[in-house]
Amino acid sequence: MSDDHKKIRAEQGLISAPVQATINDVAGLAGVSIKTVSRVMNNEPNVREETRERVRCAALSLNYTPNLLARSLAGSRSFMVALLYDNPVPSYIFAMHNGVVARLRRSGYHLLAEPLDENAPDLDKQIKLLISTIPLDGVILTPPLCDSEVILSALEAAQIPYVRVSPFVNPDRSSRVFMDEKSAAFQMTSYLIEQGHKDIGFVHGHPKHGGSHRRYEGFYQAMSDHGLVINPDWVKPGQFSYESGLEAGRSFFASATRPSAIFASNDYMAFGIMTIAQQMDIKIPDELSIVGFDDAPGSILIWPHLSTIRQPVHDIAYQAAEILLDKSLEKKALELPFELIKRSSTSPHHH
Amino acid sequence: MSDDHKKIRAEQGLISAPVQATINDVAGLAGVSIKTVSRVMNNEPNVREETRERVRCAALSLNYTPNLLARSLAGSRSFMVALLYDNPVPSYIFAMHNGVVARLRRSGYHLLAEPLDENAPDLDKQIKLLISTIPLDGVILTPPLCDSEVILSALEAAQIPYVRVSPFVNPDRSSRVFMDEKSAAFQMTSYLIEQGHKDIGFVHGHPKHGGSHRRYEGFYQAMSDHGLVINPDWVKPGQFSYESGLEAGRSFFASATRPSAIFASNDYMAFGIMTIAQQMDIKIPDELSIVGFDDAPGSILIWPHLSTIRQPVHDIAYQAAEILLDKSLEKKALELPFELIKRSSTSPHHH
DNA sequence: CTGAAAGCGCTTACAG
DNA sequence: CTGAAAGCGCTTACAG
Repeated sequence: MSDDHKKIRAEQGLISAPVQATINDVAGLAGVSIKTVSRVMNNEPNVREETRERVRCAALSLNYTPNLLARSLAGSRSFMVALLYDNPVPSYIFAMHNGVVARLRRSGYHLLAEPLDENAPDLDKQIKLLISTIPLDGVILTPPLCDSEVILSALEAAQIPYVRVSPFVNPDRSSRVFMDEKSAAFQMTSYLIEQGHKDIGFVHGHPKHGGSHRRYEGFYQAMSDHGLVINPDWVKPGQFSYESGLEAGRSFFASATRPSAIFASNDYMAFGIMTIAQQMDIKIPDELSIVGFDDAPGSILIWPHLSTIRQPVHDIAYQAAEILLDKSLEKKALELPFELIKRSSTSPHHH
Repeated sequence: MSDDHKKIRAEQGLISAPVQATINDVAGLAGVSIKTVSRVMNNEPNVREETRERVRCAALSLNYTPNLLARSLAGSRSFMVALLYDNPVPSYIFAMHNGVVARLRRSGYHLLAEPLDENAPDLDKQIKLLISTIPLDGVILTPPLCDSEVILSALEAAQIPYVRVSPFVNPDRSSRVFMDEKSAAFQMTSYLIEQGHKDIGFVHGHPKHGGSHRRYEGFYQAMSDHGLVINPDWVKPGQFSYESGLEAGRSFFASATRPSAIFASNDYMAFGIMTIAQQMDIKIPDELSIVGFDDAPGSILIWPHLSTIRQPVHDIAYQAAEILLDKSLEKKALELPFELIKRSSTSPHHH
């Protein structure tokens, strides 16, 4: 704090709050200009080592940390990144936060948590307000917001760098981090087929999530590659929610015939189907194999444990932040590996 | 942007990025001083209605939004609040984020997500760095960080307002939002007793979480109020994790005798116990009733569905933010109601 | 290698 | 009811 303020405080006999030291305090103590302090704090060249050391000492003894807001206002970086999300799966969002923060923190950046409602009529206004209020250094977008034209064009108009996680629409429009969901679904389906299943049902995910489509593609491909026919009656709509899984389950089991295996586009829907199966006394996996996608925490709670695909969410988030901090202008596309996890909800089918 | 900059851009023929309008632009367009614009934007009194309207028009037509960083630097508020957490339950953290943001947004505040490791040796440095880097307007602390002396004293030294969620140590040290966990545990235990259970086991939560102790207190109270004896062999340690539930389960079922009901201090541990019970072919609820605490998403996935206590996490988070924005200096203690949820993991005990 | 000056976009404290 | 001046704590652009 300035000398004047110190004096005033002393005169008034106020309990001295431990006011933050500023660049002026450090400069004064080290006997240099604030520009030199700035150079040292930013690890810029052209400072004599002795001077550098003196400034470092002064900063340390005053417990000085540059004020992020002042740096932002004067400089070209805000050290703030926002994570935009509208995803109902807590474990996914949790891992996204942790992964992004893990990378940002290493570079002194901070993360703004910005949950949004994709269907809000004023989404456009909301995103523009955010952008114009805080000069963000970057934005990370998760499905389904990563495919929101309103958001993408607002970010581009404001020239804010952004990285998309698992985008579906126009993937090369921006840098992105993703895993091969189609291939994952292909492998999962192939696994079921190898187990002797031919009559395999499928439950779609939320139509606004790109993953829904990629997963169906993988399923479709595996079925045709193996010369198997997809029964349209066994392909159900879904919303990625537990409730839509319940509904799909009821629909599946209302018919006289049913598939010997079901591929649900995510775990929550698989849980719903399993609940209905249990109610109707359909034994899993003996009478019905079932698989999901995501490896949600519940997949080892439910019985039998759910075979599923594990997404490396934490890594995906970390890498998305990495790309954002790169500052290189070229667009990047980083693919991360998935993992097929075989548990007890699947078993060989005997004809 | 300033006229000079506009000119330069025009001269160079640059593609004009939609640079943010500033207070100067609005003042110029409206024909008033920037101070008047400031008054209007902050809804301060002493502006003629006509002037006010003129400024509003100008701001609207320029798409002007005050720069948060500049407001922070010049003023006394940063419009930034941080949520500090080190809690492994994704659904809890997810709901905390959503609840806090829901309230903050109404007042134009933003939320920094700051996951921390309570056991980090440099937790002290981390928190001090955060505090000195960004002048936070407030902090919200969740268990177990809400009981971290290192964090609390750092916040107090920096005179940063904070609200604690469900604190255990020295609850009146700050404003807080909580539910009556003891009473919830009391009611849950009483419910089991009413069902005819007398031999009731208990699994402690993580010792660093205050909730663990309060929940045991409620259990203890209910047992003694009903003249029932607590068998020390049936009180197991736990860590709030699924794994510690598995361990508790193994320990319970290794003995010749076991309780007819078990109260696990949270759902994840209950899930672990249920897994072991299933493996050992112990029928729930016929041979063993079990209850948890939290109403985690898995509690309706597992079979049978888990009877548990629902915490109003979203509301708690919302109210914590509300108190933070209040700015009144008095400490507040807000209690929110819980809900006892009876599902199929419990049944009457017949002697 | 170092510094003086100007400025980032606002609010504060004061004057009229 | 309104505004001119100073300043928040830094960085930028420039000079030496």
